[in-house]
This record gives sequence, structure tokens and C-alpha cells, in this order.
Amino acid sequence: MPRTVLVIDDEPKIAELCRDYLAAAGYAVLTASDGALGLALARRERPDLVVLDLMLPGMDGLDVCRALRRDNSVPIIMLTARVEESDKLIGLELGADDYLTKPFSPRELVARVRTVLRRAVAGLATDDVIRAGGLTLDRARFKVSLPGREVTLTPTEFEILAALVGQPGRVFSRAQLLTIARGVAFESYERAIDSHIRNLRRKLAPEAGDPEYIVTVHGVGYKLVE
Amino acid sequence: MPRTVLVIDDEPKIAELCRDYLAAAGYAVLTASDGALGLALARRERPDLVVLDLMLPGMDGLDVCRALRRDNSVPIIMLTARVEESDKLIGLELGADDYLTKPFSPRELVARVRTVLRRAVAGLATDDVIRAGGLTLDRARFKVSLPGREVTLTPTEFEILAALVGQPGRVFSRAQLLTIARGVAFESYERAIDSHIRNLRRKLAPEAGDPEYIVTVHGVGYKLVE
DNA sequence: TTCCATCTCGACAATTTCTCCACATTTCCC
DNA sequence: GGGAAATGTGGAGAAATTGTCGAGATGGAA
Repeated sequence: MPRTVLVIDDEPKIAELCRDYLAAAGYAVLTASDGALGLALARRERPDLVVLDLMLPGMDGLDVCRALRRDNSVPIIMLTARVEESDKLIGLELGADDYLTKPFSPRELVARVRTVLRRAVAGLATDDVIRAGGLTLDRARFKVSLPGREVTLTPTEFEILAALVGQPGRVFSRAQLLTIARGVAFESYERAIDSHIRNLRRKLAPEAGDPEYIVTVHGVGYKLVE
Repeated sequence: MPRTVLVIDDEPKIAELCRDYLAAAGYAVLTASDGALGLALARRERPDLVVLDLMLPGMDGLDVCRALRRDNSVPIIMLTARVEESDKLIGLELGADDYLTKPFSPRELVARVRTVLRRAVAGLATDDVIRAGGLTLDRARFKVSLPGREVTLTPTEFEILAALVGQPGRVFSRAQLLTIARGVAFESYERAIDSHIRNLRRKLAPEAGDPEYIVTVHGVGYKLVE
């Protein structure tokens, strides 16, 4: 059961960026372009977390925050524009679980969402360790282990492998993997993925004859062995 | 187990500001809008520290301070409206552990609270030690021992190392370490962490060739060796 | 006050990681 | 098998990240 994240932001670009990234990270994402709409959505859909822009037209982000807090204890991550030394803004903060100042890296957003959700649902399933096909990825330790040894990956390699291991057998296109690794905002050479796949294969199976973990699906993309 | 701070202030804005900041810093916060209420709360909830406004309606802050002192030795931080020498002196004579003059920066408040609490707790916690990877951290004395010697750390260095040692192998991002070190989840120059890490490394391994305790995880953060 | 310890932050160098190209090889489809 | 398209591979910059030093800022103590 994927966790649901509600993004409330009036800037379409930001909202879209958040949505794509969080979706790529495996979350169900709802978006709202203003506070009232967001609040209504939150009440109806009961998201597991809310990403909330501080600056909103009409109903202010703080009002939304307050209202959300009245309803229940949904975790909130606030987005703030980097304006002044935060003291004044921060003085207003009531009960957000974490803060991000714009511009923020989408990767950072996903990391924060993960952290806050883990904290919020401590005791429930932790999505920190994923296992498949003899591979074990531990996000907290940033390590992957396979029978008999452990391998160190770069951030991009780790994200790609995490996506593959998360859904064994599912085929990911290069575009999808690029989005997962680098973000939608980047339009770049899709075949950069090939290099990462190559490096991953070399790290996962250093000797010829070792098991293949990553399978090429000609004309489509890559997948983890089933 | 979070430490509890009781804020006694009749100005809602100030009280709210304190509550939000201290909550963000990981403290459980109680607030009271006048002296009598605050005193009652203190007796019932036994907070670890009291933040007390000198100017209160009805029962004066000094009276509250006196009364608190009669009950037990809870640490007290006084808030004063103006820089009146006499106020400071009186407050300190009465046994306040520290004082702040308005307007104060919330960040400063958090810093003072942490300092006073640390001082207050230092005498109590004797078995508050963490061990891992050959390191032994003594929170009461702010020292870390490693094979053959003992090193004194600054408060920030200690908090960072304590986090790392508490979960060996787990990777902490700079943002996480910043939050741990400063007690607040506010954006700041993340790379200040690098400097602390550098200083820690120098203290832990003064000679070239000494064992490395703190490992860089490129693109992610830092961790303790496993 | 002045001194001292600590922390922050900028600048630049050192290092790691990523992207992209050129070309070799494989796969697919006829 | 032949040809076209897709993928594998190596390596050279480009880009991003981290190491390092040191100058202010700040707060606490003498």
C-alpha cells in the first residue's frame, strides 16, 4: 500500500516537480493549487504527509497548517522561500515537522519525505530495506549486499538499483530511470543510463560467470531478474 | 525520553514563539499564561527546566522563581523586558540559572536552554555512555575516549559524534547532522558540518595513519566505520 | 572592557561522480 | 545472412561534491 503525499503549491512547476519525484519514489501523489482546495483534499483523502508551500494565494500556508493540525496530526513539510534570515519566518512555524527553503533539490525533498514518514509511522513497515533476487538494499546505511559480500555504490547507481529491486521484473525505460536518478527537469542524454548500468553490472558481478542481476530488454529498457 | 520545558509568559506571541522553537528542538513544551498556573503546572508535571518571564500579571515572576526554588532545584531561565542591571542581579540572586532580555532571538533561547539543561544534567547522569567502534562517549563529561587516550570535544562536535556513534554504519546527511547539532531543523549553511567533521577527525586521529573513525559517503553524508 | 573558545561561512583545491561521444558488438526483423 | 537499430564499452572532459584553510561573528569568562 503506497503512502499518499499531498502537495499544496500554487506554482505549477514546483508542484509538478514534486509530484514527479515523489511518484518516482513510489508515493501516491495528490496536488492542490491553493490552500482551501488542499485542505478539502486533505480531509477527503487523508494523506500520510502534506508538503505545504508557505506562500499561497488566498488562504495562507500558515492558516492551512493550523487547520490541518486541528483536524489530525498529519506530518507536514513546509516549503519557504529563502528571503531573510529565517528568524522571523521561523517564529511563525507552528508544528511543521520539517522545512525546506527554495530552491531545494527534489532529491532532498524525497529524502525529507522519507525521513518524516518513517518518524511518523515508527514501528510500522520501514521502507528502509528492500530485498529481491539475492540483493539487499539498505537505504539508511546506503549499502547493497549480495551473497558473500557488500558493494559500495554512487548515489545515482543506488537510486537506479533501488528502483529495479523495488519492483523485480518490471521493465524501466531509460527515461524513467533518468527521472529517478536525476529528475524530470533535466533533459539529457538517455544513454547516460547505459553507463550507470554498466558500472552497476561490473560492481555486482565482477567475475565473468557471476550471476546477472540486471537484464536488458531490447528496445524497452532494463529490469531486475525475476 | 524528551526533556520537558515549561514556559511561563503572559504574552501569547512570546509563549507561542518559545513553544514552537523548543518543540522544533525536540523538547516537550508546556506553557502557562500566569504565575499561579505556571507554579501549579510545575508541581504537577515536574519539568526539567522553566523559562520564566519576570513581568507577570498577578503573581510576579520573582515570586514564582522563589516558590519554584522552595520546591526543588529545577533550572530556571528568566526573560526580562529591559536591560536593567537590578533585574539581572535580582534574578540571579534568586537562583535563576540564566537570563535573556527581550527582544531575544529564538535561536538564542534554544541555545541557552540546551546549555543550562546540559549543565544541570551533567551532575546526574553518570552511566550515560555510548560505545562503538572503539570509541566511548561520556556525555556527562563531554569527552570521548579511544584506545590509549582521551579527547575533549566542543558541544557541537560531541553531538555530531554522539549521533554517529549511536548508530554505527548509518549514514547521516548534513541536514540531519545540522539539526542534531543545533537542535533546530532550520536551513543554514550545511557545509558548516564539514568543518566540524574535519575538526573531529583531527582530534580522533591526530597522526597520519591512525584509524579512521568517520567515513565520508560521497553525495550522501557521513557515517561511523562499521 | 578584553580575551578565549567556538561556530559559521566563503574561497579555492582536490577528489569523485556524471555525462557524453566514438566506435565495437549484439539483437531484431526481413 | 544482411542491414538497421539498439546496446555494450572505454575514456575524456564536465559537473558536482568534498577537503581544507582562514577570516569574521558570536557568546561566555576573566
